[in-house]
Amino acid sequence: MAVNTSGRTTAVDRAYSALLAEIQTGALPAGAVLAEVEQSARLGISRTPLREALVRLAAEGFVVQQSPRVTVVAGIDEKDIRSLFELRRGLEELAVRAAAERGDAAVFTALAESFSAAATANPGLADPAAHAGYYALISAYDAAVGDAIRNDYLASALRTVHTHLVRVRQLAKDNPERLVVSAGEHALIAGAIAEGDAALAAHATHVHLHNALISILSSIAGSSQTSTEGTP
Amino acid sequence: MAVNTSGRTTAVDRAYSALLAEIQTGALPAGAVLAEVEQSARLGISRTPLREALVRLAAEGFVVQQSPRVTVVAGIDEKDIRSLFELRRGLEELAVRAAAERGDAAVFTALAESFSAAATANPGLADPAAHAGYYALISAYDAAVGDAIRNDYLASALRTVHTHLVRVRQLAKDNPERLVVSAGEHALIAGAIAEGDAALAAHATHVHLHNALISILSSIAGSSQTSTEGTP
DNA sequence: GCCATGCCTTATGTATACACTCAAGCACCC
DNA sequence: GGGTGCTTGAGTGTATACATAAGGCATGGC
Repeated sequence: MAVNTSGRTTAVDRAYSALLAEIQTGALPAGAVLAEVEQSARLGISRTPLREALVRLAAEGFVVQQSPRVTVVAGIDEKDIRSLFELRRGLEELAVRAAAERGDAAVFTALAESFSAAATANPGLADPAAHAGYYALISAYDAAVGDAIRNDYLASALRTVHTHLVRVRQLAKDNPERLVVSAGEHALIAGAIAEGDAALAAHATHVHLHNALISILSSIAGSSQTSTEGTP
Repeated sequence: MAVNTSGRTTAVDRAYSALLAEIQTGALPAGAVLAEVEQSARLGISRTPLREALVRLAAEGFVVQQSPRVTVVAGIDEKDIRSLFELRRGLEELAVRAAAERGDAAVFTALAESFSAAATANPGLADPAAHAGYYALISAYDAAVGDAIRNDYLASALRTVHTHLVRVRQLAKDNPERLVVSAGEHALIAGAIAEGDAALAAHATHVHLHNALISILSSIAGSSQTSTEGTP
């Protein structure tokens, strides 16, 4: 029984990653039935590793038992998104406070500069080709916070939230204007962390998440499943 | 693949529950090696359900991979306890705020009265026989908060924290004076929720958790593994 | 037409056998 | 004595066969 810590990729890991990616992208939509025989054949493995992957996905909330015989992809409606953002806000405010107290100022100074550059570049985030780079920058920010907080329990809880969040982003429509504004918001947060201002970092995070939620919900209300990129 | 939702108890569930209980009580201490062949024989099941139970325990942070071949019970030292309490504080303050806004005042009024009675009874919590009833009251409070918040993601995160907390309590020494004080603290929190005072509920929770952490840490520093009951 | 009961099929739960890999021990060389 | 390489046994990863139970369908009765 090995959660993968070496370079070797097991069938369990491959199945888990494949199913998670399909759930996040919407290829496996909310309510989709995951039957063992069908899924193991589709993924080219036996039922045993498939079952182990499903146990892990269930523990993380991505799949649920509809009945003793039916496992389905967990739902993600507006209420779920609001609930996820409520938890996200609690955890991220806690995390940026901790990062402001314990983090390496130089790392967050550099991140703040990168976010400022992303917010002011021309054409910058108006060009869809720049979005992948921007999401990589957000991932780098999340990783830096995760390192700075020095709290494995909190880091794990954040990872779960962020993994669910990928799915939410897929539901929302691309919105370049929002991306530009969010880059500015991120620059402010990273700057506050760099200066050790925990209160400013937490409040700026609150503002950022509120704006992100509004943007996502209006995008979803405006269209019933146009999924390209999300709006963080 | 079924997380148990019917009355039937599977071998996976039995193994998961048995191992979790042993980890929580310290019967399986931090660092204990969990070898599949040995554990499946000990629990009287085959390796397949044992592996599934271990996947779930790993996802929840109770066991970790020490190497590709060695699964061990996760550690829980002072740093871990501080980290757990930091996350606990973030989540529980979020939860009591939500409960104050969304909960049924009558439920929390009754809980506040029960906590007050526990704090003032004579001999009450000075008598060890009363402790099980008190912990049942705390479980009832936790369940009421979990129902009141109407946020599955947050409820799930709280459940994980509380499951880890059982283990911490086992490490700490019984402290009847602390129990009496904590009953008063709980009465104040439940009362604030009942009155819809989210800020008071959150701050009282912060005070309560700070006192609980101090009590636990001093208990652990005073003795290196006297495990009877904890001190919430 | 609706409801209850029984039977059969299929999906899940589990045991077991086989394949693969890790790590410990031993032998040899410098 | 220390380092390196090889071998072997044991532990994990997976496939498959068997056991069990859930659910759907058909039939009969009211």
